[in-house]
Amino acid sequence: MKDQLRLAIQTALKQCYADGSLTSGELPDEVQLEIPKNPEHGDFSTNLAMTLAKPERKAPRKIADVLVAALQGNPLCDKIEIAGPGFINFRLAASCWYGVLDQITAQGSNYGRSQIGAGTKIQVEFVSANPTGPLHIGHGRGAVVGDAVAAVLQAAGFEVQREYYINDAGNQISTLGRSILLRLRELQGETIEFPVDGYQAGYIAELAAKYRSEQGELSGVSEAEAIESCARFGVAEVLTWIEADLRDFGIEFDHWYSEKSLYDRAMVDQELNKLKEKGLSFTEEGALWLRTTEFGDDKDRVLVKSDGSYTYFASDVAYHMEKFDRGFDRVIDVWGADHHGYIPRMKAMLAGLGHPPEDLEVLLIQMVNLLRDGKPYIMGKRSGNFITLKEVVGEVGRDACRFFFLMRRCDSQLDFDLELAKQQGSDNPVYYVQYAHARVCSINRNAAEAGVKIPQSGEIDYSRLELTEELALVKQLARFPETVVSAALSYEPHRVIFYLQDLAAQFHSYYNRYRVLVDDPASSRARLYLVNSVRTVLANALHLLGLSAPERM
RNA sequence: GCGCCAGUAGCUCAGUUGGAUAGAGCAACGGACUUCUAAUCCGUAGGCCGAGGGUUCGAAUCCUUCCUGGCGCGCCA
Repeated sequence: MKDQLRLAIQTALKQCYADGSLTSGELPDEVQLEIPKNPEHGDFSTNLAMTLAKPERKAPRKIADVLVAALQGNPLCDKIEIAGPGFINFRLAASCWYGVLDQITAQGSNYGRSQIGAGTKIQVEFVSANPTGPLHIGHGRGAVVGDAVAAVLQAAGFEVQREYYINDAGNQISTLGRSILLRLRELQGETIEFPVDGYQAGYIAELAAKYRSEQGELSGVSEAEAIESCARFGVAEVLTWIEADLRDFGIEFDHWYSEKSLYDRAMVDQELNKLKEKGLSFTEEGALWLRTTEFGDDKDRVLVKSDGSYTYFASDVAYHMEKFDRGFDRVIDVWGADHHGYIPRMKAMLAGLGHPPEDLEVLLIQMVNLLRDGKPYIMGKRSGNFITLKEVVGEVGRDACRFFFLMRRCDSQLDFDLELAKQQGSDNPVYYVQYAHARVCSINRNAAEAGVKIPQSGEIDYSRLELTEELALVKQLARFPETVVSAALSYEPHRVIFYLQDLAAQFHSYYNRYRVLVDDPASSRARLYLVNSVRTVLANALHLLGLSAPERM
């Protein structure tokens, strides 16, 4: 709808240049069209005349006059007005709007999808928690946001891959191995002293017990081999936990990428050599450095330490270089906000390799403050006194949990109140939206009982939808596709949540004020058609975010 | 000290990427179930958009200087 109008305006503008009524020849890249806050200002509004004021060297309202004259008689528009400092306000013909209902009916679960991103390959890498323990609640937010960003991008036509990067190399893995080994020795009757830097949590003992029953006792191997063996076992085991917890949360990855495999395939050295050849790295004090300061970082960063071992940054660099080798046009990383200091060095690395900085987008996920009844729920890291994702999802439910994580922009901190999320009452916005869907389904059941079928396109007399509330609902439905596009282009899935709440509110209000199934069959059919379009869009938006659309509640 | 994020109604947050009179949900108060599900609706009240300065036709939004809160600033991961 918006695009059609935009096209009409562009045509009119060109026509004005052709017949000389406007002279600058300026063609803006995009005609800005917005939906005015005040409905008296029409369905759409453009500031085009104001932006042309400078190049045309005329008063905005004069330019608007010319444009409006050129647009006169356009079948899309019911009324065109010039207002304020030079806005052009459009009121579209009601008949245009009702076509949206036919579109929704025809497209069904595809309504809202578009092809804006067609031909662009994007990878979204998210969660990527160390496989040294179960996912906790903090990982949950990144998981849902990453998943939803990937989903809206897909809906906008981008080719998307979801990837989990497994940090299965480095110190934290040997710590895991050592911790399991010590618990194992304990099980074998030895008295051990558990180091403070070991993993204390209870699941380590679980892993040790499982190791013992599956692999038997450890004997006749060196300490290093024993740690290695325990580490491998632990990583594999923990990864199955993580994968299962994520699946229960509705999240599946296309690809699990092992850090260790980078080393096994000598990819790290290979990619570091490329950097060396390009003169981006240098050796100093026995270490290999990446010259990130040339591209905006505060200081240069070490890739290979003076003892010959690699930094975490080295494998990260290799990993990201390899992502682009795999043919992705754009790469999105979802990180915890505490890692924000890494952005400049990663972008610097890409800049050094000739990538524009926008090719890597890092979404920072701010902290989750877990509350219970309004009081902070403190979690200790080392002590193992943390709430796992699995526990939270089990307690509050998958839909409520996902909804809460998506309710806010990801770069603002989130208060997550367990009691609030669990409540099945009016305080809980997820049920508010789902209830709207269930209500339409309920109407359908009543209609079926009365022998009224849900109408198809062509069986409707649109003149029966004459209420302002009905036209407003249709307009809201028409906004869904552009909402998805804007959520995708800005990587902000919360926009879809707000859209859902708005649509549900409009529907509930309409439902309370008017009956859908009335005595007059033509009116019943028309209204049934309308509310089922609402149902389709509610379901599409809910499913897009990985939420269920229940038929009864 | 430097950097990143945030600061909007009593609370939690939106704000269409610079547009017209700044919005919603909770909480408060007053109403609506003989009628398709009251997990709902209708109404009232609530504001120096952290503060100052700047940019322009126009600023919650962009620039700048402060203030407050959170998080970072390793040859750790």
